[in-house]
Amino acid sequence: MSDVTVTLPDGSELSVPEESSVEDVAYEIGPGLGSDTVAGVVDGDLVDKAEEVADGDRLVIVTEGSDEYLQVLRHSAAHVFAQALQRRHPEAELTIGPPTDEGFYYDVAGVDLDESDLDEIEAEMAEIIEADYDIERVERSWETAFDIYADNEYKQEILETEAADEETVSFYVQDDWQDLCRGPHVDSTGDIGAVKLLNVSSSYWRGDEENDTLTRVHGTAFESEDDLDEFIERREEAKERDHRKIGTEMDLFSVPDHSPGCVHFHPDGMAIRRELEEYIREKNDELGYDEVWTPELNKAELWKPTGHYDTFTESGEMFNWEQDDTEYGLKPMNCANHAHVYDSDTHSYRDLPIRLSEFGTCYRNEQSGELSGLFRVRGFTQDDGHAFIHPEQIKEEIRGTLGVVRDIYGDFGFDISYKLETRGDDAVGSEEIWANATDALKAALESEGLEYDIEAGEAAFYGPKIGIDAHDAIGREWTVGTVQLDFNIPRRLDLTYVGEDNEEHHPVMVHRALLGTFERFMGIMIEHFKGNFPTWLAPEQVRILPISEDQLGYAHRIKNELDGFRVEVDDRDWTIGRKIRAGHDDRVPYMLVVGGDEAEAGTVSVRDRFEDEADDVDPERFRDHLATEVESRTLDPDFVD
RNA sequence: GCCGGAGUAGCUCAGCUGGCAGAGCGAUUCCUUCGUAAGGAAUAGGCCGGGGGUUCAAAUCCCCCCUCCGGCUCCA
Repeated sequence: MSDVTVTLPDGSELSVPEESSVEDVAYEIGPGLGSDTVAGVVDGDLVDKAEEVADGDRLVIVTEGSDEYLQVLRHSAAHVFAQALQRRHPEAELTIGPPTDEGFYYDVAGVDLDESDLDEIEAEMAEIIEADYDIERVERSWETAFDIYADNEYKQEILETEAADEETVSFYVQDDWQDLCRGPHVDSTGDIGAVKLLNVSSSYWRGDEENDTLTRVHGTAFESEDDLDEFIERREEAKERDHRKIGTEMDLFSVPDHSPGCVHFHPDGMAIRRELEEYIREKNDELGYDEVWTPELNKAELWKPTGHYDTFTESGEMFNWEQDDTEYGLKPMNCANHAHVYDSDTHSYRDLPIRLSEFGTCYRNEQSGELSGLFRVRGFTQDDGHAFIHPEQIKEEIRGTLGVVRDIYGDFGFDISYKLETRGDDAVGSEEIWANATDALKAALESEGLEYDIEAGEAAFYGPKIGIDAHDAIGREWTVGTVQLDFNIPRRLDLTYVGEDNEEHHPVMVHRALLGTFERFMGIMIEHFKGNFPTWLAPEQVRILPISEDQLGYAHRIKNELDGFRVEVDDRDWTIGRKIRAGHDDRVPYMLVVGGDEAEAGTVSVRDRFEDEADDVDPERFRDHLATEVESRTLDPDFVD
């Protein structure tokens, strides 16, 4: 009998008899590992421990301590849900129920569920877990499986597609219930420590809107109740940070019913946006951009040669209409306008790079169901910019931009990661052009020593893209800035510069946005800071709290001394305790308490949002500190340390 | 756009088995002049998302539309 050889995570190789299972290999390594084995990862795929290994497989044994264990456990929790559901609603048809990053879901058909049904299903799940049924993998013939699902077209479709070539398929059986499933699963239902059903929503069969609508129940599972509690706390935390809630509380913006997807910035929200704009102007200056402004309203023909018109009208995303026998539209991107600014004059290779920036307001008709607060809108303003360069300048241009991007996200306290998005189905231009552009972006990333993930097929239609993901205070990732390289639009618009050879050449366009859009970035910041903006961004930087009416005059004198900062005097007829409470609720970084003592001594009492206090402070010293703190864009108020 | 849920005072929400539209916070006024996370009282504030219908009577029941929320699909 011949052997097969598998490679273990430490790089060592192990020869085992043919037809050995993952579990057999584990026993071969050691009896302890063997008995602890839950599943395996073969060449990156999670498989059942009964799966046979093949020659050359890279194998990882999954035990309770493995990262993959939670995934296995959640998959089993999905089964427990499905069993519980069918105990209560025997008519329910099962489709698929995979684990996800956050837990699991199961898509079901033939049953009406709403959130109020979840409690009883959860109780049924608890009983199944309590009963600690063994979970057994059973191989059945394809035909038997097909008969079992005589009344379930979805499972039949799975058998006819994914398992079409299989003689036998695996079922997982617990108690009197079974499900067609590849696994792997935990050994028994009792291994699932804690489960919770989260919500009921809907989905399409196989994610296609042409298909049947299914009911999707989301849930999660953990090894212990403590882990579940922690998860629920994190969810509560995310809810507390919701920018829509905080935006309303702080009166930063609104998206009224008459303007779906179009944000109204209120004075305090606009104060933040102005700071952001000034900040980005500084960065654009640093990068050598010249600011322009171009119109939102143009004839549709503007976007035809660039390819925007086709791309955006096909997806229904472009706002356009007939007016006086002419088709007009609102710009979905700024590139075409900037290209025309470039093209309004002739350029020598000596002039390049020519860099144009704009806080450009664009409109896209996002599907109504997609709209969400500041994150998904129809009208948005990009901190956009286009650099027109010649090919030798690509690497330096991209590197310079990435360097500034890194500075920017550091200033906000975000960690960032990079992804390289490559040619998609809607791409214009030749494969060769794309390959060159993609290689150039790779080279720039690599020369900066930056790690990146490749997202195949995700690029914009005109060129490959470096996407910048910001990681916020509670570990979520958001795509913010982008740097894209474009050889296509300059050709399509016949943009030129005169080279050293006195011939005309097409420039290369770098499209880039540093924050992405002000709307989305503001939303991300609100959630990241939980509304507690750094002093330089805070709409109200300092609030002066007079102890009694007698100090109102003094309070206003202090306010005048802080001219140039955003300062308010709380002149309400309230006790000092209540004013402090309100100051904290309103997330003001600094409160200056002024009573009789301070007025007499010419000082202030400083209290920051961390409840740190300093008495007998010289107002001038506070002002100087405030100026430094704002100037250096310090993240947390640090006058009192 | 699709599926499900929701829309009542500036905000958070109760009322919805049809019968005078409510509470807390906030706002205004008065009392209090107060020392580091909510002092007291009074008053104002509503097209019950919009339109149509059923009914003696609709916030409440029915239909259509709008908007939001959770998902799907899509994306900066």
